[in-house]
Amino acid sequence: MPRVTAKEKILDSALRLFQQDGYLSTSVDEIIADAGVSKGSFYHAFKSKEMLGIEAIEHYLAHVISVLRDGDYHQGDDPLERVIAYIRHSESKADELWCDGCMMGNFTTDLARHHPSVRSKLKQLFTEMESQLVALFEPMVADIDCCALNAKQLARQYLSIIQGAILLGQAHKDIAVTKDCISSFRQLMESLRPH
Amino acid sequence: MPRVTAKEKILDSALRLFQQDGYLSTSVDEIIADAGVSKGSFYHAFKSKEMLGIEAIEHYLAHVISVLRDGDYHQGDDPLERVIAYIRHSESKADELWCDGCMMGNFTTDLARHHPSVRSKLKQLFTEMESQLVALFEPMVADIDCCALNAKQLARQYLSIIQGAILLGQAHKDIAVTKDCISSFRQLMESLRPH
DNA sequence: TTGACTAAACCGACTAGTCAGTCTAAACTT
DNA sequence: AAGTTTAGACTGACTAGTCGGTTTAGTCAA
Repeated sequence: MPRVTAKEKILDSALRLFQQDGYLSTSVDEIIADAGVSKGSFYHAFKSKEMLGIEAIEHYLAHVISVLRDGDYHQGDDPLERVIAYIRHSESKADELWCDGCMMGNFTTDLARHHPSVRSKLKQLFTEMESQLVALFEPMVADIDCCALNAKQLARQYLSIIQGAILLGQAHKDIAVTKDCISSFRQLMESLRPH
Repeated sequence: MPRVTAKEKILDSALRLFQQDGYLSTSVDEIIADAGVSKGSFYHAFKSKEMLGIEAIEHYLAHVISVLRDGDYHQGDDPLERVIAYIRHSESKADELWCDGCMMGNFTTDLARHHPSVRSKLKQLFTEMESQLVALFEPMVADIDCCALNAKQLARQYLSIIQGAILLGQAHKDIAVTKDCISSFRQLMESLRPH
């Protein structure tokens, strides 16, 4: 068994190419050329391009989550300040994570319609992401009495802002647009500070 | 000249098919079959599929704007109440407009990368949409002193929420998710009411 | 006559997916 | 230790079909 299996090389290339060009615009031939493996290896490692897509999106989200988790916003005592620090951390990682768009959003547009199993996986992963955000917002909502939304609403709102912000950034070809949108939401949270 | 030109029939079919299946998953052959015109007519009326895409997205946005404008939220005296009524109106039109996603967002994901001219058009149309929203939020911001964001930030924030909300709705295959996101933003605005 | 249009053949490039067969390394037998 | 078997990683030519776009020959109404 080689040190790096064909499957690992394929996944590695696929993550990069899917992120760069999207699922529909990336052919299996491109992937195997980039990975330096044969067509046969591909279909030995994956049942279909669709199954590779599902594995890729799982890896992608795991990576995003790990990057977003590696901030120093955990220590703060104040739940609101922790939320603000988390958003600020997301802003600072935007270039690295989303300058070529978000694979979750792109896959939703590319595949949700005609590939039910991928759509189902995307729903699951978005729900997972949402749960993590609920855990972030929950203490804040409990701490602040005048907040208009509950934790679940805030989590979903933030998720949709992130996705919308990335999309607008793509349309403008300017990651600053993405960061501005996220920053505005942070300002909204900051306005909840007691004064 | 026939009463309905081939070009009109093509645009009509393209709008429906692009909205349903996306740009990349809709072939020229499908479009001409649906429109009941020949391939020759297609390339007589449009220089390329890409040019059809650009015309289609212009028509789409014009349609969305006209639907969103046809509300009765214009009369109100209070700028904030006008904003709230506008958002409520958008919510009520969500099924009709966005149950199959938003063509602006889908085109951004499908084409922004590899079709610079389409991307440029999308940027222009998003900017146009943003300007209209600025005009909506401007009086509200002037009226309320404690708002954390200026009109441009609010407009962009709302735009990104709409796009993100539609995307999440697609992933969940549930337009209610889309409406919930928009509704949450409305609640945020409602919390700005003086009390 | 002109311009919108039809019908269908055609093009080369590209698509996802298949298949018979090769190679290697470990397991088993003698 | 030497020879045999076997699993599965891997190969790359191949299939059948689709893609956007072109071309040709001809229709039809104003």
